[in-house]
Amino acid sequence: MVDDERYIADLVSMALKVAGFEVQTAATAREARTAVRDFRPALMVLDVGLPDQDGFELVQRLHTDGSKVPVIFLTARDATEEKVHGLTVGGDDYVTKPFSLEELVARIRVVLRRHNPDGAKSSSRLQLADLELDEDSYEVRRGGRLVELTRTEFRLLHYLLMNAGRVLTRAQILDHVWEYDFGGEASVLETYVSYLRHKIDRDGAPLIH
Amino acid sequence: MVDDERYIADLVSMALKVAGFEVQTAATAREARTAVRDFRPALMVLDVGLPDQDGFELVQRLHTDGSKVPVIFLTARDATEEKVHGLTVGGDDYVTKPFSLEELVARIRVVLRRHNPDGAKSSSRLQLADLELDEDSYEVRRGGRLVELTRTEFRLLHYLLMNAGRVLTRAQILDHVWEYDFGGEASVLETYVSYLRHKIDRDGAPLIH
DNA sequence: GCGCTCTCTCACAACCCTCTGAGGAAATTC
DNA sequence: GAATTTCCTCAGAGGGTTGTGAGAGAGCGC
Repeated sequence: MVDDERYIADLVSMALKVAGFEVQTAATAREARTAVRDFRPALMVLDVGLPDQDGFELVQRLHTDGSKVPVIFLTARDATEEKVHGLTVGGDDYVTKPFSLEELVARIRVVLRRHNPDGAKSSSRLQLADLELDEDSYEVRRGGRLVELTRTEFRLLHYLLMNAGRVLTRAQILDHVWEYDFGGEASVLETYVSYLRHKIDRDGAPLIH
Repeated sequence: MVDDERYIADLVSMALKVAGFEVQTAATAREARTAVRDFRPALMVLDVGLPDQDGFELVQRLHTDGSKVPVIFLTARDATEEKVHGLTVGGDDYVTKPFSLEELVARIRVVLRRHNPDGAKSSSRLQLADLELDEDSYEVRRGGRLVELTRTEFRLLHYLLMNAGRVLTRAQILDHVWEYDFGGEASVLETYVSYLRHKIDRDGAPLIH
């Protein structure tokens, strides 16, 4: 996890550790290069705006070094839109700041699946009782019936399903599902839980408690 | 995949891997020759402008070596237009830079089909509901009725069909369907989706979501 | 050289999504 | 049992995204 902003690096690092990954952080391109050499990561999350070197240059440098580590770039909104163009083909991907951790982790999983052919069989579906969620098609079904969800609703349900049977604090949910710099009213959460209940628990035993 | 431009080599290599091929890259004619000998590829994608040797010479050399690997040449626009012309006779093909990955992969499939008679049975048709797309004749039918598509429309529809049932980001589609150095407005995408909807989803249940 | 087709740009309208804030219900505390 | 806090739902404003059409320019065939 490479970012010169301490806050971001720690945030992502923690989230990834909780998600079961082993993480090493670096604040500069220089550090990143030695870390790639010594730590041999399966994937690198890389802020393009590093103090000492452009993120893209770093990747090129790593390539010429012979390293083939896949990368997920962190970019500012708007900016570098065209520079980023082409990345999704290279097996890499990018996420614009500010992102939600839920989204970042999801992207990481996709890229890792793509790079580990043997792990390709690992299902992209989550299931609980008669509720199914497909991470590829973004389709959600309750008892076979298709349920239309908005983006935020989907992220929220996904996070809840990943933590099925576990009690989560309001802060945990906000921190993972909403963008990390979300400054609005925390009551959005209740609103969206309400939306989900309407759509998911309308017919059938309530799954959201 | 032979190209001295690292970026191009990686780009194509990744796209092909995602498409299910096994890929080896080389940056020079010299490397290419040893790779052909050791790796025994079913097809070679070859940039004609290599640093150490002309691409055509390399192919001749390989032929005299006894190798019969089919080739897809990458050439710059305009340049060597007539030199390349005779190539398609030999069962080979060529693609001008900048190309779209969608197109390159399509050409590769055609050449491979032509060279693997037994694999000829491998269908060149994509189908979804009552929508059919033929990769050989470039014909598209909806409910049996022939639909006239332009080149870009066809590439877009082809990419969507290859990923049927999967949600794609705008960036993914742009990266695959448009030329890799496309720097224009990303809104072309919406325009072309609109065109496709007119032609494909006009009569019949909407397939493009 | 002319006309045609195709690709891309641009602008605008419509819509959907997100968030806010209020109000009522339920639960908890005193 | 009353007061207070917490929880839940709803309606609506605002902003952003999406979808469509018109038109300019490039390329191609005749």
